[in-house]
Amino acid sequence: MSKSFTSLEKTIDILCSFDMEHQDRSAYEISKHLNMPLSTTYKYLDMLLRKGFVSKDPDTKRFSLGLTIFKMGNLVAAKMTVLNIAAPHIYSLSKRSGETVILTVVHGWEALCVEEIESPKMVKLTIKRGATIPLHAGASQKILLAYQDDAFIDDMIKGRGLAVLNENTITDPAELEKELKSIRDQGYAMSDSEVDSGAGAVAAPIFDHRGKLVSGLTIAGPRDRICDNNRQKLIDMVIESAKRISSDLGYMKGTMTVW
Amino acid sequence: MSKSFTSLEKTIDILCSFDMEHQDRSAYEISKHLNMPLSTTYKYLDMLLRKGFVSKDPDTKRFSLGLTIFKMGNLVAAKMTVLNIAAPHIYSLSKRSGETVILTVVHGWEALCVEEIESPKMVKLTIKRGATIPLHAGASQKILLAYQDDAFIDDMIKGRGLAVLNENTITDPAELEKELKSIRDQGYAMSDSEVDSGAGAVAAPIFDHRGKLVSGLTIAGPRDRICDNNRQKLIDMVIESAKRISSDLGYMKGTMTVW
DNA sequence: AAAGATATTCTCATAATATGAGAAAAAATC
DNA sequence: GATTTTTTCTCATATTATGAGAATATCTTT
Repeated sequence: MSKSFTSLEKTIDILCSFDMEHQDRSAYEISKHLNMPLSTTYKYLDMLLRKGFVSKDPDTKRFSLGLTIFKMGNLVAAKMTVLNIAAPHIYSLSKRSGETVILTVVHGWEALCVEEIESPKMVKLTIKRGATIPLHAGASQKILLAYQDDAFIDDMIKGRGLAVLNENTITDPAELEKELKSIRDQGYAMSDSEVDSGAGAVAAPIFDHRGKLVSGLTIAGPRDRICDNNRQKLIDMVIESAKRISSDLGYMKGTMTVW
Repeated sequence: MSKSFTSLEKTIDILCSFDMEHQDRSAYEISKHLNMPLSTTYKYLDMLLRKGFVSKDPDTKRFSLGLTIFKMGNLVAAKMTVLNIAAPHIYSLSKRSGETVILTVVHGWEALCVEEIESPKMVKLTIKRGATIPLHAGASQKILLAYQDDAFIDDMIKGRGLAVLNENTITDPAELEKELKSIRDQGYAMSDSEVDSGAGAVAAPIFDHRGKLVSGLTIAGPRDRICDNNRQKLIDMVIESAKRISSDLGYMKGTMTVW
């Protein structure tokens, strides 16, 4: 088995070496991080720079992701059906619940936040568009995992394990399996301090016209406001909104259709 | 001069072949568009697919840009200083003016919209984050061009020309030069149906701590509401907001500083 | 079901190009 | 002016990308 597409892979490695924690890096830093010869690293960076895939701060000489990627990212957003269709529903859910509302999709073995509307309250949960979280913890993540193939779930557990993210993170595969089954049975997911201490959330699934899960809709906030006797009301709300979005996406099951 | 980085260039070509008009493409289409052998095209697409740089619709078998790019795009947005600093000012300007407010930056030979807040009115100008427009037409574009090096402007005119985008587009280099000088003298730009018929706009420049132009701030809308006797008020507003943002970015000139 | 169209994968010999060490220049910093 | 850091350049060689075409799979239509 010979290597293939090494240069493409290197390019991708360079681009992927930028993340929330490393928003900019020097050429030297990248070269060390990927242990790639410095001269080679420069060649790649040059090319990427010319194409706008990375940019370079003239003061610090450090590189970061470029405007071409910003532009393309917006193109992805523009094309993302669920995002556009969900937008008005999310907005209304945010108003009615008064809490932060989050829309997530599966990306690799993680949940990716594709949209969020922050609660207007002073104490609230905040998450950024583009943030990613492992799929095994938190309502907005578990709701996505619950509707994946068994093979997917097995691979994920084998490949990445069930890391402890917080006090209540589920780390036992059997327990997770049970939890996911219960989510499917109920049609919604809940969490309490699984990712962040003091955070609570309720989430419901969004399906497309083929009945395939495309997204998770979540109401999240401080656990006191989510996990108290108010919870059932929030659950009803998030389920209803998710159903409407599914219906707008062409999902039929359980929808009153009038011809 | 031998070819270098052909594979990287091909990758970039593939990614760049997606735009607003071609949000998805089939492998065959891409192969024809770039005249690249089909088998080669598939190899690239495979790799890009595996890395999440493109995604593939299981129904139509067509490719589009993927979630990895979405995620990276959001990272660029998170890091973009001017965007974060300008956010509250833009919001307030939108409220006070009642019109659509746009933030643009230079990207290659184009203006790139990095943020926009739509007017709440029914008749309004709309532009999407990530949209690009040539630099020689429209207030939000000319304001950026006015503060570029002469060499940049010359290269652009030579390399790309001054295409007619609408009835009032400036297409004569000498006239453009005069217009840009007048923009610099006045400290703001105006436009009336240069890009879209019936659209008007006023724009002001935003400078960073080194005095370098980083962004253009624009109020845009139907020409009747922008280009009437109300215009001076809008100009004052947009200039004031732009100055505040510049000041927040560390720009000193012309700023009342109280120690 | 069969035929036709379309989409996708595979193989392999060869040409083409990516590679990286190290020297050296350029720029920033002390 | 000295020192550190950043950046560019060269070049011989091994490595890998290449693409035609055949084969297979998948979907569509009759």
